[in-house]
Amino acid sequence: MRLLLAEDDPLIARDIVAQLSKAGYVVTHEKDGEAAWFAGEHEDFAAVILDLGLPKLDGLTILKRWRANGRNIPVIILTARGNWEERVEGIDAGADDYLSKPFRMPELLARLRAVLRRYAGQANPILSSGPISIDTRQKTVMVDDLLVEVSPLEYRCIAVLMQNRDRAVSQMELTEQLYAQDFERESNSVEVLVGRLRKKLGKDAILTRRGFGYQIAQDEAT
Amino acid sequence: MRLLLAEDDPLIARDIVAQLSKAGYVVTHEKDGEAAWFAGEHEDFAAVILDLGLPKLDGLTILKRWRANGRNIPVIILTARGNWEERVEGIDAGADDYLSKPFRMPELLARLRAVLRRYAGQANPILSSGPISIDTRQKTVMVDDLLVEVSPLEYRCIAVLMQNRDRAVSQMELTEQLYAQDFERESNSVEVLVGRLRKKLGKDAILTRRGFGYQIAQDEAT
DNA sequence: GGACAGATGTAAGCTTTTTGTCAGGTAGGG
DNA sequence: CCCTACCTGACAAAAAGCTTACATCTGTCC
Repeated sequence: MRLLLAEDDPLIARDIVAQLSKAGYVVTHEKDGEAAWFAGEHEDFAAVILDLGLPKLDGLTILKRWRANGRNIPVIILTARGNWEERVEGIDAGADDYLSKPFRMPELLARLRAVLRRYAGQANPILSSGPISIDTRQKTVMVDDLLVEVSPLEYRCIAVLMQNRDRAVSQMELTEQLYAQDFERESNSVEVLVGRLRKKLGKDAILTRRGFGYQIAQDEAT
Repeated sequence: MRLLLAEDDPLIARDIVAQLSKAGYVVTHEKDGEAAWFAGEHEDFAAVILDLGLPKLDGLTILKRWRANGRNIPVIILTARGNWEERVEGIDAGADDYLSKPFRMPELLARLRAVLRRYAGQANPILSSGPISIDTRQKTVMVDDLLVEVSPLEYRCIAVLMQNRDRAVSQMELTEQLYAQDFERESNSVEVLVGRLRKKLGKDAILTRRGFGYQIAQDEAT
């Protein structure tokens, strides 16, 4: 299986290449953005591991260009630790998964496998809980098998709740996930956001656990 | 929190033990591979700090054996400086993190905390005593396997009692735990709080030991 | 350019829940 | 029996969350 690694830090790159090779992948390593973009555009890889901070051409730009050209190859982006904005932008730009540096190699391998499996169609990219389900590849939301139009921010909100569907997510946490990390929120934007979502998804789609946070509706096996 | 340190160099070991103890961990120190393996296999530690260059039994072998036996306790390995191969092998063998010698103590502590935190996420987060159990991840309370709704303050109160289920917790102590900062209490808010909890959890859920404090109900092995 | 539509942030007023306080009442231990 | 520690119910204050209206900002279309 051929993989493309776009990473300028030689130490990190060496480590990743070593691990991936050991795991049986054939890795092409590019050190700058232009080369990486060109390789991805003209060669055929099973997946790409893309550092966002590349010289010559930014990782995000590369990703957007590929997507614009219809290349929907699985991409895992590497971001600096705690850089929420980048992460959000990356996912928006069409990344399939992300990893914050520093990360552990087993985690990269696991995510790689997951992304490849998902892409191969063996596992679906659909998360569901109760009547709600989301397609993380198409970024669509369904309620009772009916497509519902949601805005980008709304989608991310549902996705966060979905990924934590077994517990309540506090407003603070949601804020961190949805906005840049240092966003000082002295307003009630999350409440408004949830209100708007409820209007679209149904009154009971998101339940409030006062003082704890919000939680997506569960299957009612009551 | 019990830790296992497997390290043959007496100087380094002394240093690490001193620091870890200072940080509040209880450290068991083993000087050779066989002893370390045996301890990890038969005792219960929260995490292991494992030097790879051990006499009698190599660190990597120990780690692989543990993993083969399904012991997925968090392990931080210590490797010689710049020894990439060892590092890679270690991660492959199932280590959770690594440190290259020489390292600084704060870094070890930080990684230890990180590993423990990560591990806590997957460990069973349920505490129980008598008919009451709480899920520390979902922040839910069950009585006889029935979900009971509690407020945030009530939840924290149960959690404190639960974490000290083997003894009585005084009103003063509870106040300090629940109101963190300004615990100047001239009212009976704790009594009221406990009263409200009893109403929800059952009359006998919390027992009063007059003059000593409150204690969560135990299994009745009368 | 300018009108328009969609997405999102802010503000204010309102509802509901949680928590603190108080004023008695109860009961265990000496 | 009596003191003190603890319990209870009622009420009020405070906090959390909901809803509606409106302001901004962006991009699109003519």
